[in-house]
Amino acid sequence: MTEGRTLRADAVRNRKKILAAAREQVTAHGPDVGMDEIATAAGVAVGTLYRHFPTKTDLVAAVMEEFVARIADDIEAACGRVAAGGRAWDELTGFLARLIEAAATDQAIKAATQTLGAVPDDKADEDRASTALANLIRTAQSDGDLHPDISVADIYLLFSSVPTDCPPTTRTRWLTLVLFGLNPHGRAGDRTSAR
Amino acid sequence: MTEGRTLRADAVRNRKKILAAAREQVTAHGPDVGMDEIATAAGVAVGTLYRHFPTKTDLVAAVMEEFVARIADDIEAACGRVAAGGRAWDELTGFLARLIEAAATDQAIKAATQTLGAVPDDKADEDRASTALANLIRTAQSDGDLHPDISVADIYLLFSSVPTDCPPTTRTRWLTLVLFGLNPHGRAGDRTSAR
DNA sequence: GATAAAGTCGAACCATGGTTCAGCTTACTT
DNA sequence: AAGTAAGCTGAACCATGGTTCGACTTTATC
Repeated sequence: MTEGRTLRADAVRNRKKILAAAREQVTAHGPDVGMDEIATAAGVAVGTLYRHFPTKTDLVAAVMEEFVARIADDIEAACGRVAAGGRAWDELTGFLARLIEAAATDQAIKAATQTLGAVPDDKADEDRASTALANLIRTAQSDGDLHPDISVADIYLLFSSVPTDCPPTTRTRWLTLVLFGLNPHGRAGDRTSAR
Repeated sequence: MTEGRTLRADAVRNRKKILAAAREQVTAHGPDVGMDEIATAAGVAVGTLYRHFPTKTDLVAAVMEEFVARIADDIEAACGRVAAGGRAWDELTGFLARLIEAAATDQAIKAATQTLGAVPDDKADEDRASTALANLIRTAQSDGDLHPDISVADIYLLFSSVPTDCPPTTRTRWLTLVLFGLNPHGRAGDRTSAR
């Protein structure tokens, strides 16, 4: 269905190299890296990038999809642990903590979190993430650990603006503050050290 | 002290026009407007901008200072109303609601909120804002309306990432979610309609 | 191994946007 | 009123970064 035409042997090889380099570069320097830098890192000329991806936006989008997929995998794993008897609230906070920590290191993840709520091309993986998150939310709510009217959109809304360019303690503090608003037990939900 | 040299009559006039145009343009299109656009709006050539401000960054910084000053005025006014018998929590939430609403319309305010926590040149006005906010916080805490360990830095942290490119209802929802985490009464603090 | 199609190369193109500066105009001085 | 320095002008400069395209090379086919 999404079969273009049979690619030549070196073409497939280059495509892989390009995607790998793009992933690496975007991770390190964010989606604003130059095409030249990606090309150099891939050991390929710029023109080759444009043979595989019509525009820079498309290339970056392809990389982003991978990261959204990774996020989706993470939530689904958390869901699995809940099904195996884990506490939903703990898995939820654990996931969010991992997400915020990843966003700090990884410029691409940062950009990806900002894209989650809005205009994505990666319907499939985002849907996976959303349904798994919805599942987690529902369970946490019936456990009485999460305010009953919190929705998936709410989580996306809060985490679309994770602070990244700051010391780790600041990020931890931010998570603490946000979790206060989600947990009906009030301060009870706090397991991170303040300030 | 900060006296350069006596400016010529038309120079002062142009300086005002430039600052006015810059304010207007930055408000409308954010700090990324071109120098040309500011110049045109001021009825002046680009070169004139550079006679008054050595670099674009300096010009934008000058405009930002005005906005920080405006924010500082707002909090100080709120402080005044508290001194006159107003409830600190109400004034605090009122201020935050105004801030978030302004940030939505005003690209400059949006940028200003993101600058509040970090690397500012406008020590004076930021200090005014900080002390007034600290005052408000202290009062709200002794009223029992605000969690006791919330600091000025916490408020800056939360509001450094106000969502702006979204419908008004989303902004309202965001404020609601954040306030949940600040108010020890839990849902009691909610006076905004959900979703 | 010869031929054509597919792929690659990279210098050149183009658009954007901050910054400069040589020549002209204007406001103050005497 | 003349002189001079301060101020203004805007075309040109430069750096950045995405995109194109004609010449060249490689893969696959016969």
